[in-house]
Amino acid sequence: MLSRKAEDYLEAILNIIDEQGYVRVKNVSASLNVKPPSVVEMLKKLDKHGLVRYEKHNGVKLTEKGHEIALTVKDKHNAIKSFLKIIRVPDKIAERDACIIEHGLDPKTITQVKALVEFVETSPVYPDWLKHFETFCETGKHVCEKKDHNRKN
Amino acid sequence: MLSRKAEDYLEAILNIIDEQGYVRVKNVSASLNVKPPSVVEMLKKLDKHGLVRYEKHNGVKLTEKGHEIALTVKDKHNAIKSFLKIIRVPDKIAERDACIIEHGLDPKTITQVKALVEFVETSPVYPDWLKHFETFCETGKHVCEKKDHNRKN
DNA sequence: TTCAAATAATAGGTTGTCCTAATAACTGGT
DNA sequence: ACCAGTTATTAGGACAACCTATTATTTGAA
Repeated sequence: MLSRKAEDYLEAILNIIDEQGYVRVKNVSASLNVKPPSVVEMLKKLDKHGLVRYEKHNGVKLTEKGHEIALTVKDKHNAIKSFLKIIRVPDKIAERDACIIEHGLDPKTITQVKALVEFVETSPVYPDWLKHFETFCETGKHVCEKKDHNRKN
Repeated sequence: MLSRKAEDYLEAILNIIDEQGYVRVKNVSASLNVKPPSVVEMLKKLDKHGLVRYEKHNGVKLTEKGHEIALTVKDKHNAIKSFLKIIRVPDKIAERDACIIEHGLDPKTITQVKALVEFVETSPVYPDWLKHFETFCETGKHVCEKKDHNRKN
């Protein structure tokens, strides 16, 4: 099995490739807040596991397998971040915490978080319950004890 | 700062105390799926940090500070687990994944997750949107594109 | 084309958490 | 009061991920 750290590196590599087309050790280093030697060490390990193709001084590429894993992790990341934003976690915090959460969860959990996100995002109108949730966050009170005038979802 | 592992141990100790009134090394060992020597090692460390009072062969107690931390972690755990169950993650998985998520998150995130849980749990009726979410999980379709007959929340 | 600055790689160490094997301390039933 | 079985502790190591200091390589500007 792959460690969370290894997943972090793969995800970072994918993001860097998407941004600038190639990867340098220092980019990964900056992106993950570790020193270059740590990056080199991990690249060797990932290479050994067939997840990247690493040649000294010459660049890093994701293998098919590595790319797939990186995508999976990124996908989880996005799902979690979306969810956090739905429940009004501020953007910056959502980004950071998604990184923390994204590893190791059961696929079923991810599925359900994603379902909730999709449920909200594909809703034909802005869901009442979210408005109500916002009010609840501010006032601690439910909008409606009984009555419900302006429903849409 | 306290490591996630240290938090895990504190939480486990708290739970064991709550269950049986005292703690033995083997209980912690079983609870966290580690071998006894690992437990002893961590107990020494926690003692050094003033989070437990540990006397060889004689038992472990949480200090005030340790107790407080353990409660905080447990509280997060419960919040996350409740949330996961709301979005219909099966119980066992929710329990396991809550352990994974509970460390390191921003307090704001925890606050919001808890707010959502409370929002649902204190709702005067079983929320429509949750019914709709369940339907959505099963069918991929929103209950209502426009109409909404049986609203309650 | 050369060399200084930038970047990458290696060597060697630290820390945290876990392990197995061996030893010690407790405890209850005779 | 003893000792066999259970539980706890110590000793000693493994391993992953990180670090600093050092060395090597690459590259762009003079």
